[in-house]
Amino acid sequence: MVSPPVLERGHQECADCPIRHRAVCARCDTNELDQLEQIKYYRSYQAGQTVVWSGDRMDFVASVVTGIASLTQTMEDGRRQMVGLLLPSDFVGRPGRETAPYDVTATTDLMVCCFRKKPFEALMATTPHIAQRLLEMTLDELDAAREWMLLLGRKTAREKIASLLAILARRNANLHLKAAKGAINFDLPLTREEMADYLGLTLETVSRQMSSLRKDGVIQLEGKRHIIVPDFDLLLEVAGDDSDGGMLM
Amino acid sequence: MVSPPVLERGHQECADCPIRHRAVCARCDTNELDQLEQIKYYRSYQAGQTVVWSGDRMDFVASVVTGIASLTQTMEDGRRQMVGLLLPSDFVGRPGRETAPYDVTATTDLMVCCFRKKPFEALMATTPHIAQRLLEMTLDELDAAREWMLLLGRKTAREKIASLLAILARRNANLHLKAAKGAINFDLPLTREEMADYLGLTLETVSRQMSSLRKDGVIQLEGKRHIIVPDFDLLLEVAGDDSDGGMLM
DNA sequence: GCTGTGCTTTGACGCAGATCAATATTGAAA
DNA sequence: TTTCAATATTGATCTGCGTCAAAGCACAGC
Repeated sequence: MVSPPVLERGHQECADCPIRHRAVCARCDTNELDQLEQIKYYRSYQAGQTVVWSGDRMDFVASVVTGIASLTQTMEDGRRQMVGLLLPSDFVGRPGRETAPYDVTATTDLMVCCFRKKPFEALMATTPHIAQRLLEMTLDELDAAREWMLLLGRKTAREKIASLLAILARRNANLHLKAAKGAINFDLPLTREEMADYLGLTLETVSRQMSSLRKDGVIQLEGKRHIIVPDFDLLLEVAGDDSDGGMLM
Repeated sequence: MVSPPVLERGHQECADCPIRHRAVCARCDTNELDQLEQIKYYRSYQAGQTVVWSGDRMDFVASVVTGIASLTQTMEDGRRQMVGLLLPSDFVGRPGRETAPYDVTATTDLMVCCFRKKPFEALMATTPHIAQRLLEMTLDELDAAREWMLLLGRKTAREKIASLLAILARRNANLHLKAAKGAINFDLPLTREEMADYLGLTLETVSRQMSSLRKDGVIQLEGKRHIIVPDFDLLLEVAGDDSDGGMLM
C-alpha cells in the first residue's frame, strides 16, 4: 500500500482515494462515497509500462494516486506527440466511452485508483455532484490543453522548454518547500525524449536548449534530472508567459 | 430571426435553440426546458466582431446557432494561436468560471443563444442531465484539442493544411449533399491568416501549400474560397491521418 | 470607368530546428 | 572492478518554414 497523495482543499481527513476528495465529493460526508468504495480497486504499474493502448476497450475510469502517467498519440510513421500529463489526483478515462482514444503510459512508477465503469456511470446518473465535479475537472484539462496548443503552435524551442519547466516547478511547489530566497528545485520526471514529445521538438533540441538555459543562469542542473530555478519570474519571462499570471497559483 | 441549424439525433421537432437539443435535454420532454426558456436570449455579431475578450467577465453561457466563432490566445508580442473553432450547436463559456480565458471572435456572421450564467448554474445543480450532457460535450472538445495538438506539434505544413481541409470537409458533409462520385465541395469559412492561426503557420506558408495541393490535384479551387475535394481518401492520406478512421463519421 | 483597400499569391533569402553522427555520462548487471 | 545499454550532450550539415518584399486580384465606393 502507498501513502495517500498530498491533498488540497482541506480534505486530508478523508480516506486514501483521491477521487473521493477531488473528483467526486464536495464535502466528504455524503453516502455516495460508500457506493464508490464498493466499486473501487487499486492498480500499480512500473515506469514505462503501458496502462492502455489507443483503441483498446477500457472498462474502468481511474484517478492517479501516486506517480505520473502520460497520454500520447502516435502517427503511422512513428511521430509521437504527448497530449496529456497526469499527476496525482488527475482523472483518467471517460464515462460514456468504450475505447481509449490514445495510449496511456506510466511515466514513473504509478498507482491508480480504478472504478469499474458501468457502476460508476450508474452512480453518476443518480448523483449530480459527480458529473459536476468531473465537468469542472474536464474544463480545467481543456484549458490546459489550449495553453499547450499555444505553446506547440507559436513558441520557440527556448520558450517551450522554459514553459515546461515552469509548469513542473509550479506543480511541485505545492509539495516541496522552497529553498532559501524563493529558489525552487524539483526532480524532472521526464527523459529528454519525453520532454521532446511533450513539446513537439527533437531530443537533441531539448538537450541543447537545456544547456543554453543553464549557461544563461536561468536554471541550474544537479545531475541530469534535478533542476534548480533561482528566479521563477525570470523563467516565466523566458517562457513568454504573461508574467503577472498568478505566481505559483 | 434565423432558421434553426440542421440538427442530428432526431430532434428536429423541438424549438429553435440548439442547447435544448444537444447540450441539455436527452428526450426533449422534461420540464426543465421551460426553465431554460425563461433565461435564454439571442445575440448576433457581425463577422470580425469580438464576442468577449480574454480576461473579461462573462455572465452568460451560450450555444452557437448559426455561423462560426473562434477562440484565440495571444502572446504579448502579438503571436496568435487559435485554440477552438465553434460551429453551430457548439457550446461557449463555462459554468463556474468568472472570466473568459481567451478571446472569442465571430469569424463569420454569428448568432448565439445565451443563458444567464447564475440561473443556468442553479438549474444545473438541480438537473443531472445538464451537467452530464455538458460533460460529454466537453470531453468531445478535449479529444478534438488533443488531435489538434498532434497536428501542431508533429505535422508538416502540407499535412496541417490537408488536415484542416479534411476537418472542414467532414463538418460540411453533413450539411451539403456530395457532388457526383463522392467529390466533396465546401466554402472555406476562414481567411488565409485565420487558417495560419489555426495551424501554427504564417499566411504565406498557408498560401504556398494551398497552391501546391492544387497543383498536385489533391484539391481544386473555385475562386479563393470554394474548395472541391475530388478524392477524400487522398486528402486524408496527405493529412497523415489514420486513413481507416471513420470516413465522414 | 478609376482608385483604393483588403486579401492572396509568388519570389528571394535566412535561420531555427531537424537530421545524421560521434562521444560522454550514468547506472545496472555480471 | 569491467561491461553493456540506456540516456544525454555536442558538433556538422541540411532544410522547411519564416521573414521581407513585391505584385496580383477582387470588390466597394466614387
